[in-house]
Amino acid sequence: MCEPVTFVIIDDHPVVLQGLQYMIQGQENMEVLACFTTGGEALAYLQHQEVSVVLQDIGLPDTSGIELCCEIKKLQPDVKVLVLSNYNERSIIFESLKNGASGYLLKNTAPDILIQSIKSALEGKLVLSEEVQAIMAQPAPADLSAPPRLTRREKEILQHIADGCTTAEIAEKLFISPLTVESHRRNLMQKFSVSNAPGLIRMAISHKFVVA
Amino acid sequence: MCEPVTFVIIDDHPVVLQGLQYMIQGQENMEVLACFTTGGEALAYLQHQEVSVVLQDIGLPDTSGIELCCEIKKLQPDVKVLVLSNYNERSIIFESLKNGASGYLLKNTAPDILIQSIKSALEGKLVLSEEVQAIMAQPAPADLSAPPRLTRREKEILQHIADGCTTAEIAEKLFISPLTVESHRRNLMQKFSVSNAPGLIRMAISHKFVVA
DNA sequence: TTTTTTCTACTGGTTTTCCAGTATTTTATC
DNA sequence: GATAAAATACTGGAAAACCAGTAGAAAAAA
Repeated sequence: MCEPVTFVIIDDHPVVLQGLQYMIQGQENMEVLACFTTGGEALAYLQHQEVSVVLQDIGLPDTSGIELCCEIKKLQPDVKVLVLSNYNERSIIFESLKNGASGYLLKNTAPDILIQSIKSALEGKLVLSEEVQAIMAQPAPADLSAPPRLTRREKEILQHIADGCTTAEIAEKLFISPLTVESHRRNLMQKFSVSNAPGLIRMAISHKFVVA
Repeated sequence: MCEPVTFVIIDDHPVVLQGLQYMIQGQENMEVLACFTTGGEALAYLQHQEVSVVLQDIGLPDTSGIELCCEIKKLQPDVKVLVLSNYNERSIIFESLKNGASGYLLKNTAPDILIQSIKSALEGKLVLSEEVQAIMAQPAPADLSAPPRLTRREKEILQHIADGCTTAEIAEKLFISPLTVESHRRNLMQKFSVSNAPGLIRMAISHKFVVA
């Protein structure tokens, strides 16, 4: 008889925690050592306890799940980290994998698929659910172009443009010449590769520089 | 001994389903009759089976959870529908309650609170978790101003403006006079109470007329 | 069918943005 | 202290957007 596969589960939804625990406990040779609702607690635990697999959420209350994943792999390089998340954003999936996750599954994954995925991950495979694969294969325009690096002043002016201010109004608010504002405005459009303000605002929002 | 409180649970995440079932089954005098991952199946079941409480998600694959809630209350007006969701958007919370939900809880709710909430709902109370109450009490600017009613043509033109097209370009694409496009553009700005295109786009995105 | 809404299109004029290029000062960074 | 990056400011001209008001035709709703 071989050693059991040991688990730590991290998710801020107690219901999900309970569901996963129940599901894994029902499997032969698998054992849930501990469950946590915050990344901090989990990290503390993992400092002096080796495990085979970590199942973790992305939307944690304290740490970002992506950073957590990175920290876990630093502590225990051989552990398999499987991200189980509701987020279907491309950028988040990529960041997770970049930081050492062995797989990314959405929370609507069926139990049998989930168990199968865990086994695959233990064999060293990269586990991605079909839906996740589809998302990765279908990049949105904003994903392809890296967000331009904006200076502090540019961000400030961008925000004002989004608020519907004219060049003159912005100049007055910031105590600078309208001509200066125009220069910034022009640089912004160039950086975003657009030719007018509406396009600029759309891009700014899609790149999260301003909130809608 | 009184009759048990009967449950139907609807959630497209099998893990959540399992967790909730386990949690409720552990309570005295509570019984889960059935679980579903789609709204359609659940409605079919509820057509010939009375229950005390429905626990349901909002982000269902087939129906919108909000409509589902409405349908359920039509079938069984006395049933208590508790929405258990990840969405923390004001509009969704309001729509849920408007359509007959007896409560709205976020999925990170602790098990004991959840059980307590179910009991409160059964007593006829409106159950809102603290976080949900906070969201409802703190309206975003876009929530306060009702989204203007746009005509089909206006939406079309709005989309093109967001794409960075000029009036002339839009006119060419839609085979209409640039002057007509300008009229629409002006009406759009008036409807959104903004004075230029950047502001228009920002509002359009915040009101979900165009995607960022 | 009548009424209302939407889509269309115009006049004529003002304001703002957009383009291309340059240049000085200030602030970081090495 | 040297170098680079950012913020400031300008000229001058073209293009586009914005404002206010009007109005006929088509489509939808009553």
